[in-house]
Amino acid sequence: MDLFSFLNSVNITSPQAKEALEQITQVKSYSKNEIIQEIGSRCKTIYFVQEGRARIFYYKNGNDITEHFAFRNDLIVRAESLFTGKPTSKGIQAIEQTNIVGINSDSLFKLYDKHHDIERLFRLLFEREYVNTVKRIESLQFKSAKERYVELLETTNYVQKIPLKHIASYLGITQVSLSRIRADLQ
Amino acid sequence: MDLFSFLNSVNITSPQAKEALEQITQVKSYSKNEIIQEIGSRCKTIYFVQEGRARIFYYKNGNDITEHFAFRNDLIVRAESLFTGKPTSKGIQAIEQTNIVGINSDSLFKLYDKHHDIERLFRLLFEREYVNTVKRIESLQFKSAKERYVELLETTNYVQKIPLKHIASYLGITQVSLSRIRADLQ
DNA sequence: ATGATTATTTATCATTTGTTAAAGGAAATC
DNA sequence: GATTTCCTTTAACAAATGATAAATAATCAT
Repeated sequence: MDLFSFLNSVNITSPQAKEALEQITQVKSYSKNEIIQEIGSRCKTIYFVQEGRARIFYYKNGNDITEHFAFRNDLIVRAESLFTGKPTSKGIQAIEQTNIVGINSDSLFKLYDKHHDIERLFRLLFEREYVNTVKRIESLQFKSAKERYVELLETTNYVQKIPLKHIASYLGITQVSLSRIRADLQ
Repeated sequence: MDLFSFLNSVNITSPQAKEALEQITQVKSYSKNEIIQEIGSRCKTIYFVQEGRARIFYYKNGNDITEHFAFRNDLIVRAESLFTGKPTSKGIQAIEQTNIVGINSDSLFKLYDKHHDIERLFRLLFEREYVNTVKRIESLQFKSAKERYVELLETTNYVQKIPLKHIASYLGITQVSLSRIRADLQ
């Protein structure tokens, strides 16, 4: 389910809450490869991708690793920072020209006190993210690289045009390995 | 931080809320290897381990795979069912004699409407679980089996006495492989 | 369009992990 | 405490993936 269908289906935010939410919301455009959030920063913004593609990434032994992809209508946050207040060694980058909605988290968390329905809305949103993360573990824990790649292709329509190296590191393998797997699948 | 320090540090539940929570809470004892929640069931209970060790597990190609460990003071739920209402192919099992607190989730979710502070408490608890899950992905995605094993030993005091096969599958490797890694580490 | 840069494939060899089987240890049951 | 069952280690070989390098292919900037 995409974000907007979800918002409609939960349908719990009052007009006042919607108004308050809008006031802490910003839409921004990022060009291809532009950094949305720097590595080492604290996550103080909750993003929703309107159009385009973005990723969470970090460096391990000098290698650029994609931890997460976000496509149209996806939520994207660096949870390990947002929910702890600590800085994170991960960043967010636009993969291509991307329009993104940003909500300031400090302001949002303050709204939680006034608007129970906003707290509930975001609780439900993050519960969905949590479930997605659990499913990702299932995949990484005992599926082969080939299985993981096929699964990604099947569950995601947005993988086209994403550089192979990003897909490879997302799957936990090298790009050479992924290239081999693709050749194998022909 | 363990559960009880956390509960004290957030300190947001009113006496009425605590009273209401207690009424939907049950303490149970399970013997070694006893099934706490059957594979295929829906997750309708949120558990906290008081004493002992438990695990979430499932079968893949006939192999018993441990997806998650829970020790003293840990929360344990099958998120992919609790937050979707769907049945899950995972179960929960006591690894040894274990005392566990269970909270009925249907009742809990109803309490959310009456007691904002209960909803908040559990939102915060599950946010912490979500963060743990994200960290687990980092580990599975690009660390070697040996790194993952050393990390597990370093971050967890409760791994002793857990059968090697459970630890191995948790790390995403075979028990033979883990045995090799242990020999290597001597 | 052209040249420069970046992305992808292919090949070779090294390393890690899986598979199977067997043996040795530890623990539970009677 | 003997026996059975379960757990852990070791060994030998197979398969998957990593590392490095080189060759194509695609894209970008001027």
